[in-house]
Amino acid sequence: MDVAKAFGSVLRIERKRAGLTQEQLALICGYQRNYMSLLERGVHQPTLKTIFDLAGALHCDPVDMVAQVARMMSQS
Amino acid sequence: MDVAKAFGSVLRIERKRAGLTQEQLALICGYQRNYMSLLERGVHQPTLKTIFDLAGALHCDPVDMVAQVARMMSQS
DNA sequence: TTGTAGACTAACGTCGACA
DNA sequence: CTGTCGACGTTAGTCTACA
Repeated sequence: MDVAKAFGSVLRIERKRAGLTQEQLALICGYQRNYMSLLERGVHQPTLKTIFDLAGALHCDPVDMVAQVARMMSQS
Repeated sequence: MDVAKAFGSVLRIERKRAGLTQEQLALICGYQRNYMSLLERGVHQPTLKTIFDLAGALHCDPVDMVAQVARMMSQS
């Protein structure tokens, strides 16, 4: 499994868990709504700073998000 | 503390722990030696894929590296 | 051995618009 | 609400070379 696609899946899961739309999440963490779509579909690779920003907006641990990505990649 | 600088410190620590030079690390993970220098000094921001590549080359857990970054940022 | 420099290509991330 | 498109500025990452 690709790193970007794994992160996209994790991001989507965490966003839904937070009960937010892409637009709301984008507003909170100061990114474009468009870009949230690109990330969730694994089109773009996030930088480390982006990961921390997103996790902060989602009130979840960036370390845990990366752990989910690692788990997802070791599976398929 | 800046995200990039925190990651740079962690990278340097883990590289020394592995007993590698910047050049050796660069060779293993397929990046430029020059770029290792930029990362360690916090000049450049790594992408998620880069983090996994570096961790793989250093035989350490990418999740643990991010955890160290998070710890480092919460301190100063 | 590492830092730095410049010039370059590829990718990140913005912005407005439309299905 | 989300995907997509195009155009754009900024930064990630390459490559060569020198202190």
